[in-house]
Amino acid sequence: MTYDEVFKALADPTRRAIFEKLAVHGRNAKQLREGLGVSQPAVSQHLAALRSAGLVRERKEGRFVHYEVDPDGIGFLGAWLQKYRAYWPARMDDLNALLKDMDQ
Amino acid sequence: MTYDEVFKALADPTRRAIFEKLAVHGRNAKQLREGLGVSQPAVSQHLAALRSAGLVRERKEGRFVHYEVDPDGIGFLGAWLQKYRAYWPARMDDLNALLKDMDQ
DNA sequence: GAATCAGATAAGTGTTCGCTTATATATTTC
DNA sequence: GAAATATATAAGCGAACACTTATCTGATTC
Repeated sequence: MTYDEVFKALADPTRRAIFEKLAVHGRNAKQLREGLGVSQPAVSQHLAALRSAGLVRERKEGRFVHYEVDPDGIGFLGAWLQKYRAYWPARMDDLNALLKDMDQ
Repeated sequence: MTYDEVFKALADPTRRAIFEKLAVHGRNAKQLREGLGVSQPAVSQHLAALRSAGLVRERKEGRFVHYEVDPDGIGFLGAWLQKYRAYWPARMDDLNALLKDMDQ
């Protein structure tokens, strides 16, 4: 778990999609593949990257491997972000305005 | 400003170093270069990436360009992280314990 | 206005990345 | 125990990345 690994892992859109799927609820790699549009080995490689970054953890279930979000990873990312808390939009309104602007 | 750009920008250690320097206080590109161990064009290219991601903003000052952290960028990243708030270490103790573990 | 300085852009290069197909390793099922 | 299934690993390939040197643009200084 390093910042390099965490940011690099999240820098790829397919990997973010995998992470976001797992955040809804854990699944095995087979189920995860649905709708991603990449091969089985690609999913396996992405999962290895997310796992190595500490963003995802796995549990063997017989022939399957159940994957789920690892709180340590986002906690780690959160800790990084905390360092720049001084720069967070002061009021939530600012953040909302920012996000709204981007929708256009 | 996209998640792709933001995460990709922060995935590079030199770029993170630049960002972290600017978070202490804004500077121009010349001052920024000190201690980074890369060429002037490299710094310029990194700044362009950070700027395009919305993490850094610039202000022309005659011959110099003053760079500083753009709150929009970290606000944007913060918004992403918020989506996974459910997974944050429940108590701050957990986060502290995690960070302490990593120091070893 | 010529020389200097800050910074950006262009072009080239080795390395890393994300993907693929092919194959290996377990585990389950018949 | 042979066939099938879930996942991991190996090898190879084109695209993207981070860097370099060389050059350009614009502002300042003498």
